[in-house]
Amino acid sequence: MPPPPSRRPTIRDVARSAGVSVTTVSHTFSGNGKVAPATQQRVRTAAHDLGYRPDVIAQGLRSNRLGVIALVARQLDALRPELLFDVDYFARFAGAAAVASLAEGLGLMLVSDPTGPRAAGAALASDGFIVTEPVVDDPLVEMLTNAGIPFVTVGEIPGVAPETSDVPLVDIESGRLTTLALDHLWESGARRIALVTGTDRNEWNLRSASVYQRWARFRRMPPALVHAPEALDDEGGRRAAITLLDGSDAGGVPDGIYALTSNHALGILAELTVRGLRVPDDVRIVAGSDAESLRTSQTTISSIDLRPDELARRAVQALAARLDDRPPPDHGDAPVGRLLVRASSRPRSPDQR
Amino acid sequence: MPPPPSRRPTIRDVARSAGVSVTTVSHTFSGNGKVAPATQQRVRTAAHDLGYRPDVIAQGLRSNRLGVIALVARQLDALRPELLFDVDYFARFAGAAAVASLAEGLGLMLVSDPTGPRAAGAALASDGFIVTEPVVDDPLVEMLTNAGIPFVTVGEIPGVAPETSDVPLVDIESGRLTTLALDHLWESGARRIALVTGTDRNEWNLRSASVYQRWARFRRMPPALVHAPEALDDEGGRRAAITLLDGSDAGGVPDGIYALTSNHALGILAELTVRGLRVPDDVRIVAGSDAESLRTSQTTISSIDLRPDELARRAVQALAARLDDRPPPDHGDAPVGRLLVRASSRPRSPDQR
DNA sequence: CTGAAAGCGCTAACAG
DNA sequence: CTGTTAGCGCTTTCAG
Repeated sequence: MPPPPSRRPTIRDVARSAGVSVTTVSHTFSGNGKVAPATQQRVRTAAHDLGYRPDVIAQGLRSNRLGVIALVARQLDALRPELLFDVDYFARFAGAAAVASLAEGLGLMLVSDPTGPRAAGAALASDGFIVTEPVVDDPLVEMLTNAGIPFVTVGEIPGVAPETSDVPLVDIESGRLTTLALDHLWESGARRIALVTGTDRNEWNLRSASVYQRWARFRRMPPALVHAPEALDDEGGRRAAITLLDGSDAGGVPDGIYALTSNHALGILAELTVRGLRVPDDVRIVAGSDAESLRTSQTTISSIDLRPDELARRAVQALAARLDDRPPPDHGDAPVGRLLVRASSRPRSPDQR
Repeated sequence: MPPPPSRRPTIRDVARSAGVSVTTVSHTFSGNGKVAPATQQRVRTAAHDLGYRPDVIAQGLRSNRLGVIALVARQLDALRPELLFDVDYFARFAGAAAVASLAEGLGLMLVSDPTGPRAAGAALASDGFIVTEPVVDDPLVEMLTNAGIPFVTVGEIPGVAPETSDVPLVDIESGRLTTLALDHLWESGARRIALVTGTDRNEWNLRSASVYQRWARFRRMPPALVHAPEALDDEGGRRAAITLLDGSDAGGVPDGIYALTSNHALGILAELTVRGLRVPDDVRIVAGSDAESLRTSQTTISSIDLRPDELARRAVQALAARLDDRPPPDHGDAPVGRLLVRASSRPRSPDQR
């Protein structure tokens, strides 16, 4: 048996080897036309013997679809890629998205900023995009809309009512989760609850803040609201804590803090500890995003687990459906995110800590 | 101005609009042939006006290259993608790889298991692969080798001498780093140092174990070696600790533990704490992989920072070079991984802890 | 049921 | 310097 030519076998090689036309080969693989079972068998054997695999690129050229979707990782800063904040959220989301994509027969591309000038061609070749946490006037959203590229968002596009837009949306439930966290803090005994958000203008930050304001009014509690850049990590949390503790503008030191970013929560805990404040006895803390580090910190920190894995799965499925012009999957309205109570907000439980 | 046809403009549209041939357009964009500057300008303007962007797929068809490389995330288990272990390592590696890829004009695809039967076509369409931590008789390595697909590994292929193979390798320096960790434990006062590895049969686990054996012999220290599955996370660490503390086979309880997986280290710390052993006074701990959670645990844990960001960058560059038939980049032999000393192995320092 | 042939958008000889 | 043209591997009418 002569060594096959080094180039990979094409559909023609298979056709020749099976004594049929390329059409027949194409049809047996795509299941499109009608091919006699016997012929199919011959084709498959020939293909197998030759080690033939349809060329995805050529298919893509015909169909204008590559079978790849892109996940935009906002946190990826080209200058300091080692400083991914909210590592857990990102990793879990990306991991689950990759697996879910595979299940849909799609590849998952990781992309930082496709709007930038250096946007690699490949980045744009994707069939669709998953945009997590779009921000106000998001240039990426604008670009995708203009280019007519299908995309789904995780979290609403701020300022765009979901009913208005036909962009599929995976709901992160900022409203419900904020209330959940605040109610929990209240029940665990806090009466002056402060909110620490990030500075990105996405739904998570914005809606949490507005729900918090309303909630505070309802509870007749003077609101204490601090913003710290996500990228500052625990240092941002430390600063927020300092602001809250020193600037006693809201009439007194808070005895409960809801910090949206996990690393902010860690920084807050650190600052409180330094000042000799006890958690949860003096101040209760809840983080708005779960992370491994919250499970293992000196005092373990309660958090909202956004369930990035589930969000990712839904996003992929919604996008895949949109790409195939299928109706969007119905995930029912079972809530996704949940509260994880840990030591930082547990009323009193002698066995803990 | 009539609305442009809804299909995206092709190179021919540009050619027509600029009054030149398609070749000229192609050349001005690829910079391949020679085109008069004036013509170039006309072409560019026309292209810009039409909103033309070269079609990556068509380019790929011609060149047999898509401009996409794949990162195989071994930890992605389709059944439980939310259980990524070593989240930090993965996230940092993937993030840095995505950014580095972009800098090389490549997209980065996340892929779980391309050898499986369900392997989506797109997963295989990548121009090359980055395989982290290949294992003994790795089916993926075999598959890529057979298919003639270029790849680089991060960490040696166990059982294959790097000189023998022409697969580009990014060295994780397991040997040096193991010695570094063990020497550090020794210097911080430990005299019975145990090693806890994972169970994957990759270079990191295997080489660390063998270097440890040699090191123990050299120090005339009875070796105590325990293996725990990576996927068990902190529970694996807890079990390893139990084994080490109860099964006093090696003559006595260890006073120093080097645990390769960060979550194992956390579990070990937890178990030691439960038993009333003080860290670092009674037992010193070093983790073989850094993570945010080690920085914020009850007692902060020293670790080997593998510098996943740097490893990823090198892997991408090596692969990109290989794809272009360029010589592999020379990263010199400056060491990459480093030791981060934290409370869990700090001799005595009243300000810490 | 099967085959011939026309492209998908682009590049690269090869001629002018 | 610029244009003509022949494909890359595949799908898809449209005829047999």
